[in-house]
Amino acid sequence: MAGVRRGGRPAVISDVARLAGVSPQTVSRVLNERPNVREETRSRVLEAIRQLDYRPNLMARGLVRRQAHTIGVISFDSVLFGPASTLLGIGRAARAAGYGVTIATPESFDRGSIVEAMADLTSHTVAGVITVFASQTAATSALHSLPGGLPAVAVEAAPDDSVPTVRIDQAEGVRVAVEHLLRLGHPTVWHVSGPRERMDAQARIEAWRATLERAGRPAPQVVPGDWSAESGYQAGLELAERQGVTAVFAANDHMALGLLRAFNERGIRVPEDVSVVGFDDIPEAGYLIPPLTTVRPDHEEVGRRSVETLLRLIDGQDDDAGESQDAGVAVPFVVPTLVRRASTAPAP
Amino acid sequence: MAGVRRGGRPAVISDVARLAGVSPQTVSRVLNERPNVREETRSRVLEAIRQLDYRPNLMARGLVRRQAHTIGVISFDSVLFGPASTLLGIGRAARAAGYGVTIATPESFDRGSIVEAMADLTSHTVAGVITVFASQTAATSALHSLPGGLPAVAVEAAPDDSVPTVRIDQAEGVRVAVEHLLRLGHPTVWHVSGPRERMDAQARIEAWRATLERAGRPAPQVVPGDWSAESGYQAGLELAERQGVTAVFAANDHMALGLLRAFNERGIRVPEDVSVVGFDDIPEAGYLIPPLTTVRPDHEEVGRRSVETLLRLIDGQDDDAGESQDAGVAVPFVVPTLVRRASTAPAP
DNA sequence: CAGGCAATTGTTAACGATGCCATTTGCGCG
DNA sequence: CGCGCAAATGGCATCGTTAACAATTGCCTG
Repeated sequence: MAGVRRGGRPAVISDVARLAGVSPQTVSRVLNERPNVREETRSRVLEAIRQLDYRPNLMARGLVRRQAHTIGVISFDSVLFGPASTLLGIGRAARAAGYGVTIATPESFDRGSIVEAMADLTSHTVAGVITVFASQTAATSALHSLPGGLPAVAVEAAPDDSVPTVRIDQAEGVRVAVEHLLRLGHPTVWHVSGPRERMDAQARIEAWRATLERAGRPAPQVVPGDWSAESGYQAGLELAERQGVTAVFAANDHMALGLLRAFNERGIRVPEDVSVVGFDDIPEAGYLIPPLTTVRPDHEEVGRRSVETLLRLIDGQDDDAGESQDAGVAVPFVVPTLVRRASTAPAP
Repeated sequence: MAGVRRGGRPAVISDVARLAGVSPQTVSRVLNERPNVREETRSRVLEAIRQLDYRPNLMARGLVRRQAHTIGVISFDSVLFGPASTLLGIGRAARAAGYGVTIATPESFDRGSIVEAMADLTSHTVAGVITVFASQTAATSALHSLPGGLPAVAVEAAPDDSVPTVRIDQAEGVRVAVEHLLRLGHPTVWHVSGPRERMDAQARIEAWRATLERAGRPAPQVVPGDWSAESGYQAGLELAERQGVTAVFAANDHMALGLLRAFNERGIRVPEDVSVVGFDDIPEAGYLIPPLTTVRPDHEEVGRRSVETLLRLIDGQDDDAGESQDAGVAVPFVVPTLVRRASTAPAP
């Protein structure tokens, strides 16, 4: 099956043409499924392609068509469940549309390394860029250092309205979580937040506060975390000292996990003494002690939609080059749902 | 800062040449840091590059140099901690070496989708391929469908010795885990395994059995899992029924987490009644109930080394085209360490 | 001061594919 | 039977860059 090659070098279009007894142009037509090729010719060409194990050189094609076959993704925290899932969604959707995906993971959030990562992507190798879960400043840096005219989509974080954005409906997710707790009779709900410079963390803080206010409840002070179980643990130790804490909403499941551990250590029972809700529905959530009630956003869907949006931008650009970039591009929200498990119970 | 462009199109090398008053070739020399360019000329060119915000077109460069500037990665389970960390390591190392990374995530393990993912990568767009944590059959499919001569490195799973492989030293990691338990006085150690078709899972099973045999202990039957917390939970319920289970080694932390939950549910205390050891040292491991003793492999290091190995192959290929692919390429092992926490204690 | 050599720069022809236009072929119809 | 038109195919230029080679410059040496 290896394919016959001339002199070890991979076959090129003219090899195929020679073997099939046609011109390179005709082979090209077959490759691109263009009309006006006799059926018999087509099959002869296809046979030659098979025999030589020929694969079109995408760099050559991209060069003449002046268009890349790849989507660039700038991703932070790609080891975490949320971003990793989104990346997966992006990868699948892109592949389905015939695009490759190249990923740049800046070393850190500082402007320099982001701009650098960006520059790598933009050397005419990508047709567009998606930034995933950046911080406010990171997103700004990244998107502003884009060469003009390169289509871009932001996941969860755009510096302003200049770039189409796909986001989880944080407000809705947080609302159902907090209201679930209030309905169980808890007088108020504490919040362990993600890092403040991250836009999704910020959005969750605001939604939590807004929901409490709407219900006429006092909003306690935010307990700051950084997404990690460690920070959730520290927050838990802090909350354990406080009086009257009966319900806590953590901005992600990892921190909720740390909370559970801290409460356990201090002899505080969950959910009898304190109810805990997380966010993300990591695959382990149902197997914590106790199983964690949490908000489930469809991260993969976010990835799919961001690709969809980006491709629309790219196509639109081809069609009418003069048109403004965000014209007619919807800003999709992905709505999360509440998953009820054993970590929440009526107020004591 | 935007850079002056002619007619909205990005600048090309001849634009730079014109502005700097030199030939494109000289610009090329500056770009590639070749010698024999007068200092004054160089700075004039650099200034023109800056003014035009010029970025070399990597597709054109790749075409003429007959070489891609990208590494392809075939990755499974990229949402899991281990593979995601390895991916991160690959991404960073590749970028440091001036390569981009494109990722293909096959929909499933079946031959078709793997070959398809492979084909996408290999259209002359990648300089080499790394497969990450594939199953035996998956790795075989993938690597055999590679066009001949394309350098490849396997992480953790190679069908045979035809491809250089970077792997975690499973045997060593498992040995320290199991011996730790035996030294605590446990008569034997049970094992909850990963999916059998995965080579790392298989390696851990074998190492576990070998360590027990070396110590003259009976090896109980393997309790099969699939990496997930769910499967660990099921395994835990099963083990809870059994008599005389005092120590369990889970093939990863997620399953260990499920075990902890199952034991907790059945009133079995960890570590008083049963000791549990995991594998991976996920960031949450220290915050489970109880904190999990586990084996810590440096997944990022695996990624780094696989890039290193691949680049050596790529360079070697350029130098002496005729040479056999794996000649002189070491097969690196990354050695894990044991992290002792509260989930292990002397036998009851 | 001619000859020679190194340093610097320019010219031409690729790389592999497709766009555009020209050419050939086949066939229906007046 | 020849004209005309559509279908099928081929030729040539081109995308942006670099390799290979050629040409120029400047300076040192015998």
